Amino acid sequence: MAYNNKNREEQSLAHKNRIIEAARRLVHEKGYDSVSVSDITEAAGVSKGAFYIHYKSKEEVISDLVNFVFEDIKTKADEMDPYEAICYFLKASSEKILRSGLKIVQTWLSEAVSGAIYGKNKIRYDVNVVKSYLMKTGYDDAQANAVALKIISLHYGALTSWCISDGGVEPLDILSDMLEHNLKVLKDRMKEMAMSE
Amino acid sequence: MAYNNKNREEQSLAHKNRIIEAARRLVHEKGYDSVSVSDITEAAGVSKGAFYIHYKSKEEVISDLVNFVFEDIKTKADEMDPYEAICYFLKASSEKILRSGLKIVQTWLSEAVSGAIYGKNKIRYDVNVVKSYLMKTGYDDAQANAVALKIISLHYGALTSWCISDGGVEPLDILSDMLEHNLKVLKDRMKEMAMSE
Amino acid sequence: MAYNNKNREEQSLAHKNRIIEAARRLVHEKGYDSVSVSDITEAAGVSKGAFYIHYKSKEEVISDLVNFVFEDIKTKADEMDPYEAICYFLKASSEKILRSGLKIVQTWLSEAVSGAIYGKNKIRYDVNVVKSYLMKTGYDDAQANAVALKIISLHYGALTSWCISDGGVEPLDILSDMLEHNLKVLKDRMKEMAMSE
Amino acid sequence: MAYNNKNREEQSLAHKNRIIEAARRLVHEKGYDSVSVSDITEAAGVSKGAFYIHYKSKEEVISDLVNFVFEDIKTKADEMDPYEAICYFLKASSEKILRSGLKIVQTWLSEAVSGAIYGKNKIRYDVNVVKSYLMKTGYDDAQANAVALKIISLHYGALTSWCISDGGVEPLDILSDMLEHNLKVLKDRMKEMAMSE
DNA sequence: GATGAATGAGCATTCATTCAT
DNA sequence: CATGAATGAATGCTCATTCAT
Repeated sequence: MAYNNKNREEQSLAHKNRIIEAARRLVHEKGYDSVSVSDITEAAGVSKGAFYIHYKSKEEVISDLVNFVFEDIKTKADEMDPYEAICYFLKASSEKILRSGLKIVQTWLSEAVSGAIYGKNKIRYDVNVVKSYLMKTGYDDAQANAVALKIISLHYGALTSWCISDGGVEPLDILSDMLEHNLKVLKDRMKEMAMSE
Repeated sequence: MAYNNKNREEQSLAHKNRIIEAARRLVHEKGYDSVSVSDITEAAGVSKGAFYIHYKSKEEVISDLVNFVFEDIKTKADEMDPYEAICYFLKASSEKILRSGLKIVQTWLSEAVSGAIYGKNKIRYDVNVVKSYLMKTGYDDAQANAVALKIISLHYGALTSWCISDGGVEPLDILSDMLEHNLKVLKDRMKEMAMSE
Repeated sequence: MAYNNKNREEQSLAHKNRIIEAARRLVHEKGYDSVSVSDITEAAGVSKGAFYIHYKSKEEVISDLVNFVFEDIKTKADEMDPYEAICYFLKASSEKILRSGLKIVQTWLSEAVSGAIYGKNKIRYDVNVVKSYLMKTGYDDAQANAVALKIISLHYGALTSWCISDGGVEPLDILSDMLEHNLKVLKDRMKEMAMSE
Repeated sequence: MAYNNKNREEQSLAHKNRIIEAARRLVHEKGYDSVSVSDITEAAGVSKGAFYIHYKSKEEVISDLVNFVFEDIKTKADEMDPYEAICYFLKASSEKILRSGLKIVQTWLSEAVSGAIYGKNKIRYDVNVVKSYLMKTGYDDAQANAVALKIISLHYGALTSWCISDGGVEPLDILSDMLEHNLKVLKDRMKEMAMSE
């Protein structure tokens, strides 16, 4: 019985993976708006109905797509000390983003910038992650929130710059400039804050 | 007959202006994808057929839109020396954009980031403007293009940071930090380039 | 030119008529819920898009269907004296309803009963028509409204009875019983009111 | 083994009851068409497959629904003499319906009027109940059917009148007028029929 | 008996573009 | 040049029913 359930779950998961993999590839190739649910289900080799078993809407698949890309970074960062954690979180995120393909990042940043539901949640999540590291160093809630928001904003700004340049510029070049600048700001502020305590 | 022709031409031009003005307003309010040709023609008070007399497609109206909105800034910048021109162009553009309000900027950046048609054209336009100033200082085409793309990318990154923080952070604070940083980079590179010539 | 416009208008009207005629027939045969927009446009021999030129939604076509059935009754009733007008309005409406087919009446009554947008408006219209006749006989606004609402309610009740019986009973048999009863009530009240003046 | 079977049977019955109770509530709240099999099984806390073990189709659950809701009224009425039984059945049904509140009555009448599956079954049920009482007084099948259909039609007409007036008129006022009228007709016909025998 | 993932035809509606007038 | 009715493929999404487990 347990065995049977496992098979069923495995098959279901396989379908879900085929859907998200097809979505990833298609969004990567054409961008979110130009990919229809039919495109995805055809590419995944499942029925249209199956899509809506695994995802409530077309929008939701993007959300999963991003979790899929960023999910394990926080886990690793959690084991580091706060400053390292923030650096790692920003750099590892950036690297993952760079590896996951321009079109997906565009789609996702576009949502973040426009304040669309998913983007908003992702940013809130990111801010909370950084905030949690900052609070370990003694910031109070309001301070940590303000600093985290600034760090994340700058970080997304850097991603945008890379996104905008659309392949015409070496991504890591712009990105490292920007990150270096951001992290220096962070480091200074952290020291400053630490001293004033 | 000549009289009639003049009336015809005037009316035709009036139609074209009404179309692009309506397109500008609607795209800024709702984003390119959410604006239909019907929306534009209804707002402009012309027939759908008239739209296709003046523009071959919905996409084509966008190229015109960018010129229509930012051309006066370029005209002023054109009279300055290259470095001044770039600074003025970036600052005046930013101000024009910021004056439109957060909602519109979000819509518009979202498009720029996603590589959607309107955003793409705006960036191409911006890069070309900056590139033209750089080439006045002796850069060759490829160099000018690369530097211009970097400047514009950083500039859009700053806008994104402001956008992302969504009121939780003083907008001009982030923006000026970022612009200062960007422009210093530009200034250094310009000097550097000037020296190596 | 006027000639050409006429031709265009005629053609457009012909399409609209083909659509409503197809809708009438199909709703008559299968009921509103079982008829899709595709069914209608296929039967009418027009494109799906054409449907939405003439009607904002599937619901709207039902509204037109009923206007189509009842439109000219009020015009005739307006030329009669109040009591005659009410009798004529109720009887002529009933007769038109009987002639227009059970399924359509079912669909339409169903809307009236459920308080759906269209039904409510139709009832409000009916009440106002009867009220206007009653006010000619000296009722004040509140009285006329209450009496009109009662008359129309009873009238719709009679229609429902016919509808419910679903062809298993001679429609005019039930209807005339009911109407007789309703009109006696009305006649008495009118006399009563006339006396108390 | 017998024990296990009992448990199985009990669970099966419990499932069936949970399904029909959920169906009753949902259909009364939203109407048959707006309730999906998923809605029912979710509300009942059973699987979709379980639904199709107990009912061959979504339509089939409706027949059961009518019995489920009104069967206790019929049981009581069965012990009365025919005329009393009919009066009691109509009044008790009306009261049960009116107690559910205007919104539900609208939904439910709307279905009855439109000939939708639930309404159709309810009317068929009502007609058969009244018919069975009439046949006790000596009507033959065809006569009883015709009279029962008329009684039920008038009865539903009264409900509709109340529904239509939507609070602008005292509900029980219209209702009692109508019921009195209907029942007088019935009483007369019954006497008439009784005499001619 | 029970499960719930899977199916796929079906739905109402939109929209860029064309073309007869 | 101008009109706007017409097109029809495409969209995101629903849902009664089936069936392998």
